[in-house]
Amino acid sequence: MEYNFRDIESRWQQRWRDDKTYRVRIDPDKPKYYVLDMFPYPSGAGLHVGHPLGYIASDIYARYKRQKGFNVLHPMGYDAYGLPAEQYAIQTGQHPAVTTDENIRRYRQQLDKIGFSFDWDREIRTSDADYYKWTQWAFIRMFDSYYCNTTQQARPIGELIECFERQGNIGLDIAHTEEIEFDAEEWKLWDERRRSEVLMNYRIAYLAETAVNWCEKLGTVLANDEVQDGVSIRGGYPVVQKMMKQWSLRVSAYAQRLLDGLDSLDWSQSIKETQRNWIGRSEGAEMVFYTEGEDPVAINIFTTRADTVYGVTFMVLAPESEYVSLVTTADQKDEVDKYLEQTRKRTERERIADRRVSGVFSGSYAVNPVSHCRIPIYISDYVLAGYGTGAIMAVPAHDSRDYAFARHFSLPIVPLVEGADVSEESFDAKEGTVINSPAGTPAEGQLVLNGLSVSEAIEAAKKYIVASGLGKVKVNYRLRDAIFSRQRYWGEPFPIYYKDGVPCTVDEKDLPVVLPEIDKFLPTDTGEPPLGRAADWTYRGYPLELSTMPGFAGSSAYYLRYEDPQNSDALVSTEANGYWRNVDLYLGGSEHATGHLIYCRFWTKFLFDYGYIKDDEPFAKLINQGMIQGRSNFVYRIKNTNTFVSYSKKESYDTTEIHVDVNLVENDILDTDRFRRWQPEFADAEFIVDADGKYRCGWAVEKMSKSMYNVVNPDDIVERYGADTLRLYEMFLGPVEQSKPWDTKGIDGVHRFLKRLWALVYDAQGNLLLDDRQPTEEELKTLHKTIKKITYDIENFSFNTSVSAFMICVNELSTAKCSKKAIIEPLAVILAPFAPHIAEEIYSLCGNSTTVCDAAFPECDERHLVEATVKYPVSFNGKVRFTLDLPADMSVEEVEKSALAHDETQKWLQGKAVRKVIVVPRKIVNIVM
RNA sequence: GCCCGGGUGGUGGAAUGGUAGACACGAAGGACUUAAAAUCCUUUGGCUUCACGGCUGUGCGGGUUCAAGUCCCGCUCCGGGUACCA
Repeated sequence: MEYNFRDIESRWQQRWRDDKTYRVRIDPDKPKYYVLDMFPYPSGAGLHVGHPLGYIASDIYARYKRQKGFNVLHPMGYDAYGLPAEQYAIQTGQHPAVTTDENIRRYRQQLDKIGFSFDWDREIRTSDADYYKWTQWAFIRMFDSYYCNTTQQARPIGELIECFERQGNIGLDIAHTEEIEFDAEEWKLWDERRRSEVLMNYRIAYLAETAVNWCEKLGTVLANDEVQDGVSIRGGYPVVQKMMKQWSLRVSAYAQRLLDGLDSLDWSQSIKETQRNWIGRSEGAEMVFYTEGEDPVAINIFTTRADTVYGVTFMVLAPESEYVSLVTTADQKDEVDKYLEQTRKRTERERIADRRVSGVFSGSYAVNPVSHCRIPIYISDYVLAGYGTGAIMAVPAHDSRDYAFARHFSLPIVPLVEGADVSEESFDAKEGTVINSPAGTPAEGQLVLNGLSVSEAIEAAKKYIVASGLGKVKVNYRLRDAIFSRQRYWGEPFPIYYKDGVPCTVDEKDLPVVLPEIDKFLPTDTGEPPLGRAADWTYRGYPLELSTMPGFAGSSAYYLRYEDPQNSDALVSTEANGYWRNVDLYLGGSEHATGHLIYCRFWTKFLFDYGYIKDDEPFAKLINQGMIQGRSNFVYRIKNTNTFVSYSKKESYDTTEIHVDVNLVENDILDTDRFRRWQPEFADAEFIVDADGKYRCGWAVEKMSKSMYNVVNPDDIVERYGADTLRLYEMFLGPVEQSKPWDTKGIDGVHRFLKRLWALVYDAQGNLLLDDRQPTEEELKTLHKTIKKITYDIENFSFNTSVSAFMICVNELSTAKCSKKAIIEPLAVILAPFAPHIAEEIYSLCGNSTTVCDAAFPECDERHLVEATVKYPVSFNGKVRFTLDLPADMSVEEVEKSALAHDETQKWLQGKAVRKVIVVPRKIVNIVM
């Protein structure tokens, strides 16, 4: 009987739905296991064949764990808020909720066809009010918190207020935005507005002035990639760098914990490294330089190279630095203003793209506090306001950026490392022996560094700076606070209202603050965000916040909500979280390394600090599935004609390479009739073909995208080959973590495998072949070596090699014509995670009435794998010359004796003496001559 | 620039330091068939030989080892991430 995958798959999918096979409940008698996929943003294009790759891998693991006796939580949902639906709404007036709903329906249809073991009763959508209520709730908790650096945790803001009433902020070590100092008396004198402002300096969710790309004409903030050459890409309106009040999350407070936490995570080395770089911890010193003159300005700088203080030949301030106005002299003011105006117009992106040296002299000089040299102060945009103190001491000999600047402005360059040649470029490496620090003795209070290694010198210099009161040792992080406001409609509203301009939180009992309906999805005429159009956007008579939250808001705690999705009293109950805990296995793309995966860890640590959840890391193990690339096909049109020449002959003509839809091509051979029908311009195309009459296309691996005509849709594959074939083939392509091109042509191999398996169950006439006969030792060996391999492979996420192992197994059973239930049934059980439909069918044909999902995954019985003999390769000086069958339990000495006694040995020795014989038991013999 | 990955047949890819190319695709030849599809069998890294066989071969150059695709050093090319972070 033919392998009718359509019938088998639709029948079992129905059965799973009817029986709620994939529903999970808390079961204290079973160990839990939580497998999660990064939930998708439901785009209008639907799923292409690359999307399910990770879902299939995680599904295999989830099903395997279930068969191993775990209670497996394996949910799915949608990251439903997002820009594309809103852009579409602006263009068409179609409400984003409608678009999103449609897209979700399509996603679900596509997912359902692939046979995943998701518990859909737990589905969540970030745009559901029942869900985003808890996003808003978390925001309120963050607003009501500060971060205590001493205990390294979030604490209620109320404690801080009490503290301020007692002692002000003196002596407190709290994460903050600005350095300010006040005592209890001052605090008590301030009015509510001022106190609110001061508290904002400490809240974990806070409102602050932040630099953004502002487009006046469009009335909105733009992302860096929406701006080019100082104008908006859409419309070409001018964009300026502007300080704007934005909500932010104090992620930076958690920098050290986010860094330390990485050590305990089973994530790939590369993604941990990316996060470490992103967090960017650097240890250095902050030091004060004073300007010359009667009223000296104290300029605080940050450096990781305190050892180079004798090589400082100038200073540089960021254009946005508050020191700028303090040090600019009257005669330089015009120059400086011109420069500031120039840089203000440039976006950060442009500053990065355009590395031309630019800058301006402030007119002032400072004094190096260690060497007491007089050095000029410049202003340049190569120094960033947002990092360190926004001011640097420049050491051109040992910093390439300072070097370029010094060269441009002809400033002196003083090398401090022995042998460093700085005539062409700076010597940035932290190695070598220090020279050129002045003579003197430490006893005279002099910093002496000569003769030390650079790393010793850094330590010595830091010690000196602290001891002599010139500055302090400081750790800086590159990680910045996350800007949390968007002037957009399709996102979570903030649970914030403004009472006489003072931001206050909505009462928790009044959550959720539901996204209001508006007439147009555009900013208001007065330039306010779209929510400004809502009819009654107030709370207790006060105006509500008009921004909405960004994309990462809804994805930062979603994994917790799956544990208890219907709970209306809490994000997740203590009971549910106590059982399900954090995610054991998380699958998703590595592109989220510095976004979602940082924010989610931050959010988790925050909730953990308050004891809402039991783990301070969200994802214990992370696997990044590779990207599935497209494999594009090309045809070659002879220029100025409508004649196309086959790939092999294209060199003889002057041709243009044109993308052709891969669905018109099979094994690189073009279906010329369908090609003519594909687009009107090709209707009368002529072809110069190969000798066999076929038109062969060229090909290339590119990103899978519509414009390259290389998108392959999973529905089409399922329709043609079935879901089990799709699942197996996606795994068979290669290692999950690796990126690889999709080429449908290889799919026949795995489809044939399933047909061969099916042929063991039914013969061509439709007779059931399964029987109850005793299996032979050979058959048992085939089965058990497969069990062993599959178990090992699943646990190591090596699914491509599992598929090969299944093929080998079925090939062997086919040769043996084995249709014995004693073999086929356990084979169906271990195949179930990969190809659940056919596995269910075969398992049921073996006489079972329960689902194969609950069939225990069989253990390998090593007794069946014992070999009586071993085929020893015998090599001479490492080159294998012949093989020798010997008893497996033969001693090393006897193996050696047998090898030396063999006829062939004499031939290969060619009269040379045997110097040594290496015998690796059960592996190899190597004779050294 | 820096940080990660990675270079193995025509293609996707296998290989705890122990017979490189498993398993597939494709290709070539054959069987079955009126024919096609489907299925099955054989061959398939390169060079060489009538053949047995031999030589060579995992990006390049060195090294360690009885033995290297695998470990070490230096280079090179490709892919990804990140970037005036002082």
